[in-house]
Amino acid sequence: MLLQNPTKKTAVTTSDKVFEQLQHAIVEGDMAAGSKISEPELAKRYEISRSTLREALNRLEKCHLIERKANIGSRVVDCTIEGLLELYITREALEGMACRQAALNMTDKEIADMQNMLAQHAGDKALQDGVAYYQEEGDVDFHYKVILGSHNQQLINLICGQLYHLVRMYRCQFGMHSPRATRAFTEHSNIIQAISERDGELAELLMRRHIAASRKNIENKIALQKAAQQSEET
Amino acid sequence: MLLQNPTKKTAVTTSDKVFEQLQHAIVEGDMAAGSKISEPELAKRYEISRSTLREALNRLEKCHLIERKANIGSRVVDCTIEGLLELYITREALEGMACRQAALNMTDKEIADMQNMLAQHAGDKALQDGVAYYQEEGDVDFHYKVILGSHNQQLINLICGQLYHLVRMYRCQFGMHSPRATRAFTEHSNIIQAISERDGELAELLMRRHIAASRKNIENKIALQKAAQQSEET
DNA sequence: TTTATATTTATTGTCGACAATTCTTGCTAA
DNA sequence: TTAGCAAGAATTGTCGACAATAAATATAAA
Repeated sequence: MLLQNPTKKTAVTTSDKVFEQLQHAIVEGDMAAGSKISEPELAKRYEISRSTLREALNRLEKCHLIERKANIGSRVVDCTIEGLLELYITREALEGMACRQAALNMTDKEIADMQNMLAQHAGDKALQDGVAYYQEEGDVDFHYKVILGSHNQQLINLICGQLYHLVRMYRCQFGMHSPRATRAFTEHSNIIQAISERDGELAELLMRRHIAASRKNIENKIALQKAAQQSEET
Repeated sequence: MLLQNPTKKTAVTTSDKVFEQLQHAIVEGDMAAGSKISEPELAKRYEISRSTLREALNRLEKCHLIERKANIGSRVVDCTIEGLLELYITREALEGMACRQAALNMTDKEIADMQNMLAQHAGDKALQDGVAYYQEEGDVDFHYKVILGSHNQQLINLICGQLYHLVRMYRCQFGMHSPRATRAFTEHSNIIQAISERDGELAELLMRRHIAASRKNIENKIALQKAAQQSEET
């Protein structure tokens, strides 16, 4: 998985390493969503002191992967449908704006790089059509490039440093390696087109629709699952 | 100042209290922006151990008031013009979306409350025209009510829990107790109108323009300051 | 049996000390 | 004089132990 936060250096301190391990464990569901976290137990398991564990927990809290209450303790964040939809609405706002700023602020070279990337994806796509690869890495790469292209540190930190951990968590736990590959590819193309024409307004609009489409796709999926469950129960 | 984060309980633990004190110190400039933080010194000054100080520092980092580098230390965040503009762009995206959601999700009672609040502000405004009061508390109250009205926990946490500390810091340090009172009041009225008509699209548009107007107001102010400085130097 | 209270247990918050790393100072050599 | 290196000082990271708070259990009263 190459989809690491591009703004972050490699871990140096031990609490950094533990943070990364815990992050993976939570995102991939090895630590159950909503479960309570026992500091003594975790510290023992990772063979570190409670202090450095708490340091790691603080970072997890920063990207909203756990929640802490004073004198009570930490819990892994819950994965609710409402939370997922809220997350996508937030993404729509932030990434939409990031896309507008990208259209204004990206260098010509950055734009060319992104166009090349898309062309390469097109080739891959022709080979093995609509498979996981594109949606998994390609999609993330595309969105990262746009976000970084905004050249707005505030937006970059919020989206890459915080929001995307949650996004990955939901994707893993709800098992949505989205089958929108083909349509998403076209949408990506149109967005890049708008950016290369320096049309911030259109770029934002397209990005927002792109994310809103994902959200609606999820809503439909959920509705179908519910219907299936209900017919199963009867 | 009643403009506390409405989602947060009163501090119980000592690191909570120190966090609040440091927060005020940073926001109001008692700790200089960009200055280095010495853990031993601060711990001594507040008469606490380094552990609980570090706990407080972690919370400050969470709302982006300080920045930490591994093995090097913490610095109070810098107050640059670019940072301020970036912040307002982010606000535009997030509060715009929050406003749209508020139009969809606020209860009739919440809307009525907000209308009453505005009517009261109108009275205050008639008495002491355009003074600090309205812009200081009234403005913050209004924005908070809209954000909470979104009923979107993700948005609420991001804006109230993180962004607004920085906003207050910039307002203090750059001394902008904005003189846009009258215009802002009208804009607020229009936004509430759109919300009460459940017109999410218009509500978002108006909120974005409202914040963008603030940003442009700041840009002008800065440009004037620069011009004044230059003519002074000659 | 159920509710309320008291006691015990476990967990989190706080502390001071040591280890690892970075910064500073002073020295040596070109 | 300046550049680079080495020893020392200071700062941050990590550790284990104790104190304060919350949860669990047992006991007593209604």
